[in-house]
Amino acid sequence: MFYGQAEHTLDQKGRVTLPSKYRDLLGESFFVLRGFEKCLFVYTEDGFHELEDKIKALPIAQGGILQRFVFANAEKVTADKQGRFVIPPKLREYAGLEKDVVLAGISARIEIWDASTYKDYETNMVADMDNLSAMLRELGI
Amino acid sequence: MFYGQAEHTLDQKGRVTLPSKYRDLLGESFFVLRGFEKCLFVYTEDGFHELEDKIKALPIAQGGILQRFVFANAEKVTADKQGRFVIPPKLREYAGLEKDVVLAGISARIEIWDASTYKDYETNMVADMDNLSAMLRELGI
DNA sequence: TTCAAAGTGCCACGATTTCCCACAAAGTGG
DNA sequence: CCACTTTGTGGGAAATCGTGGCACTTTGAA
Repeated sequence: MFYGQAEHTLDQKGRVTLPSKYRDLLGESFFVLRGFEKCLFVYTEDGFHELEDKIKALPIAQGGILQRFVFANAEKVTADKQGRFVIPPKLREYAGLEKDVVLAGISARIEIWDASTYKDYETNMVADMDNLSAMLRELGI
Repeated sequence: MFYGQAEHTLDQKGRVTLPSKYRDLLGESFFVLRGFEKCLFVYTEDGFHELEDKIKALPIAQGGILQRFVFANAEKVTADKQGRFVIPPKLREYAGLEKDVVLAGISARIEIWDASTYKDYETNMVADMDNLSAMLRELGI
């Protein structure tokens, strides 16, 4: 599974290098899709298909819009020998990726954030720290 | 489980030595993550995966931010032959680790504190002793 | 058919990380 | 009290990683 974070850069052609620790898990091809916040999700092929099954299992009323959100904005990509891949322009734009990006491992997926967007998000997270700690303590951590 | 504390030093490369008494329990690889206070948590692989399962079981609404907090700030590390490991720079920064650090065993986890931060914390703890005694008495200890 | 523009793959450099060896201090047993 | 083992610290060499840049292929338009 994916954990930890790394800060990398987009080159002029819109490519990012995957942190080396993620490469084996991801394999050759994997999926990039629109995240719920202003970020992108990266799933392994298997992970993506699990997601697909879950969404398909939803009643159409809820599932319809979600299906469009997820599938219409998902792209299958392939990394080159150096572990780089192109972020599809539409997705890059959606997440507002400029040059510096943060790659964060969140268990089953990797998230890609623009560095400045992520920083803002983190600031909010810290402000919400009391809440978080409380939740975690409830879990007995 | 982990008990007691030790004071060690970070070298220039950001490594710490594990107290020898913890090594067998931790095994080769283990997890370092952001603590609630200004410190880091160290979990065994098993301990961490238990934590992971609990967090994933939460409804997504709560889980989103919490997942990022925990997983994006967790790193899997491996000790070298001498029983040392590198503290990931981001985490080191977060906990304000300079040179002298305190490693404290807290049952299921180990906490890593900067020595001076820990000293302050301890001072407060002593100041709060009355409260502590009250709590203990209630527990019948 | 030719040229420009875009996409893709590969090489090479610099920086960092990882691995390993060596010493010093502390602890242990005879 | 001495010798030996274990533990903690420092530093150097080797390998790896991330990035910029170059070159080749593909596409589409003139």
